[in-house]
Amino acid sequence: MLSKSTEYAIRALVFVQLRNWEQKRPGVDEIAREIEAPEAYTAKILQILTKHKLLGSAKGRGGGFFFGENQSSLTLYDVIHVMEGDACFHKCGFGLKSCNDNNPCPLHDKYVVVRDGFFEIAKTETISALSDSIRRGDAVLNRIV
Amino acid sequence: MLSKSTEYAIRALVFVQLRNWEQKRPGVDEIAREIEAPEAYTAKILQILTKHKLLGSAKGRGGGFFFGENQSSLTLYDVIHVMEGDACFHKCGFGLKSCNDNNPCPLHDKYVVVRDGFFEIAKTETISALSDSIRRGDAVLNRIV
DNA sequence: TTATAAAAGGATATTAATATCTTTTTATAA
DNA sequence: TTATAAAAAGATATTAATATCCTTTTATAA
Ligand code: FES
Ligand code: FES
Repeated sequence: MLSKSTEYAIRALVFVQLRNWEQKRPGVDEIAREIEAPEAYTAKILQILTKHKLLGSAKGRGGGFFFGENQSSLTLYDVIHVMEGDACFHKCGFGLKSCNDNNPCPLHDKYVVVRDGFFEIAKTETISALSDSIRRGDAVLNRIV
Repeated sequence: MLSKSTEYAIRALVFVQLRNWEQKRPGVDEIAREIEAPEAYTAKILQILTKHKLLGSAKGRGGGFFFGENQSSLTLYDVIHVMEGDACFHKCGFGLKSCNDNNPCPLHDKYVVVRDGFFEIAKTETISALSDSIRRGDAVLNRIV
């Protein structure tokens, strides 16, 4: 499971993308409201994302968050990596200090399939692809109730 | 990813099983040492497991931990359920308040495959099967280094 | 130039997970 | 019966994740 912070980050980025497509640059307040996350905490997460250049920001009047040229096809992996590191992609599912094909834990063979499956999703899914499925109406950004 | 507590629990149970097969009932100290977990914390985890009847225990001289009749084929699911609940099996991977096939988040279709894959492992793998693969020498309980 | 709007930064608070320590209960061996 | 070994229980400590609040910097509009 991803951490709450990572989930907030992903949803925030998706919302920024959706607004950017409407030529808008949402601010912290709007983003937090739309993704249903605490405002001050969302601000911290957006800070982390901009500090790591996953997202652009503009201070002052008319400011807000937006994607720049080279930020258009961020993968989930990029976001997870910045928010919580990539332990989830290489950790041993049984809790051993490392995962090793040649000296496996009893869960290794089966666990690796799942872990690699998630890695594949993370590496191929992009913020813009997720956003687009929402834009098209095929998926939702939040629950009505 | 499972919590550290859950990992300790699984490894502890596997070690108890291995020792039980040798007609021994290990105590907290031996278990903690073998699974490389803090002793007092391991004691707490064993308490949770015995309280929930996943494991038997005997107090006093010659006491220790062991599996009873109906505890022989514990699944990973049973352990995870007791240690951290089963959110990981039904939670939305995108962080929505619930996962819903008919009103999916943009990650749903792909995420559910991975999540269900893990559920399948958890429901089918048992402590005794894991232990047996160690007994046979096909897998290890811990890293030498 | 000044007031205002916005993000950035820093400090602090709260909660949950991990970890340790001490006392109590229970069983057994001497 | 007493000393000892062991788990159970309870209290406390530490660390990391989540969350809030206040101040500073920056940009823009009036
Ligand atoms: S060694 Fe445990 S998952 Fe690979
Ligand atoms: S709705 Fe998000 S994983 Fe199902």
